[in-house]
Amino acid sequence: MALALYNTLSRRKELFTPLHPPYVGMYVCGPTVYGDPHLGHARAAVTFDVLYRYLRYLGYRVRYVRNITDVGHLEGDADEGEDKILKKARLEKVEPIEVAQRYTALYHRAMDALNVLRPSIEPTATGHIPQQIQMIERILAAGYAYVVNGSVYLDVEKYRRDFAYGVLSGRNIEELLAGTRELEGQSEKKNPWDFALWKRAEPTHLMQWDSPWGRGYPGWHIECSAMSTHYLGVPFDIHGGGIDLIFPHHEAEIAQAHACFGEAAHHQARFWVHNNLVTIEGQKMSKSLGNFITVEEVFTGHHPKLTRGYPPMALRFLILQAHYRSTLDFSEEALAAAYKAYLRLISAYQRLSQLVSHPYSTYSVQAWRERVFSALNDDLNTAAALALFFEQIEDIIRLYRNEIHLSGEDLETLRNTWKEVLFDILGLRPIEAVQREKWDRLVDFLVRLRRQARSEKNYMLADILRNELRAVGVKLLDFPDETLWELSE
RNA sequence: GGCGACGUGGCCGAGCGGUUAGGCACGGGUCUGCAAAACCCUCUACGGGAGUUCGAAUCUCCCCGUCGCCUCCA
Repeated sequence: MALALYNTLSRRKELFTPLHPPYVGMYVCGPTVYGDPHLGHARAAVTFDVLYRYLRYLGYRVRYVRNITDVGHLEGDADEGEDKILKKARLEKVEPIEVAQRYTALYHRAMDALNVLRPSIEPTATGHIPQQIQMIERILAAGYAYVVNGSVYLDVEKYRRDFAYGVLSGRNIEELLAGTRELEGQSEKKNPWDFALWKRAEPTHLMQWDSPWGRGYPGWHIECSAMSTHYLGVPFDIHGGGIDLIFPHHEAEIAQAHACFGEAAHHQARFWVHNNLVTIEGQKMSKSLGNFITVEEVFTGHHPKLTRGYPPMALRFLILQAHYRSTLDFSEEALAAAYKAYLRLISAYQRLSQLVSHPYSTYSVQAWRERVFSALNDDLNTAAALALFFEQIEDIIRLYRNEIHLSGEDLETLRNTWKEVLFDILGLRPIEAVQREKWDRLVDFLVRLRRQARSEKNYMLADILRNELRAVGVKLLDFPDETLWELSE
């Protein structure tokens, strides 16, 4: 059993092996912190969280770097447009760093709720200006960039003579040229496909730093190249991000790494892994279409497309139910279905603890466990892995009824697999673990009281108890000889 | 226009030449004081056409449709 990952660079699945076992270096493009974290952020974060967790489970020592972009990305065409963080700062009349800090905090809160582990290192672009400048200097020294009026651009034409450009996205310059909407006379670039490594800042620009080329700020792609290689070396093992970043962002990163480190950069990272997007009714989420949904809105239900709020695990489960390279079409119907499925899964897990072992097993748990891991190994097919758990639920019920049996050892394997895969690897969370014991005893008592009332045909009391229990989220399961209960939400 | 992906039963969603994926919903049943839940059963699909093959949702070709990237974006 070995993990195979789809590598965008080669366009096929490849067996994953780290460059320097047991260490693994993984870099994932994090959010630009100028707005509320949305479903897209959640999907990317959960996707790479699962990869991170699984690599660790497999015994690797993972250094996971995920950046916070707090400067630099422009909106609008080519050279023009406005830094999104600056724009937000102006709108809200606060310092740019206040914008970045606030949305970073919101991002953390949302991802924590989704049980997404924090990366090992979470560097910010503004905190790594020297590293970026140093990289630009090396690129200039190597002759792959030029300076114009205090700005530095990567010379793609020059770069192409020594390296292939467009290997990741499968594009060539001619095609790019055909698709470029050139701004006549406005560009100081030699060629439209050149991109900025450093931009000269106007005096009014709120965020600017000293550099060998004057006051300015870093280009749109350099931060990721600088920070990833700074912390992980060149090349490193895995670079991840959303599929929409393949071009131009990741293509530019590869070019920067080659231009800086030469052929030794080997495309900067050996595995390029990309998660697909979240769509709303078949359309990409965007503010202009008015179908933009934030993570918080899912939790609270405060959105026109939602009739109620859903707990974080419902969203996490929904994301896990699709393969990360497929688009995920979001709707309340799908979310509600995922939530129900998740609750059923957790109930089955809780039932596992009630099973008793037998001298021998009547079926193979090991075979099932291997199928679960081969699903995970097959390019992180979490959807297929989860399906196997639902198939196992039927067996758990039969075990509970003593229709089939498991030896102590196999039962242990079964329990461990559930715990390891569902909670450690997929990062799901069982409902409420805190204060559970006292709560259980209290509920047990009330349930027994209701049973007593029912046996005395005191249905009024029985119904009061049932309604009150339901009001606090306790679901009763009446069986002829006993009453079980579980938390509904 | 270029590059790429996709079209699976009411909805979401695996699938990678030959088993029922799975979930949710619906319907039927068991259970129950009535319920709910749970459990059991049912629903067996693959955009259209042609081809390859003993056999195709899975491969090839054509057509139709959808989406993404080519500008910041997870």
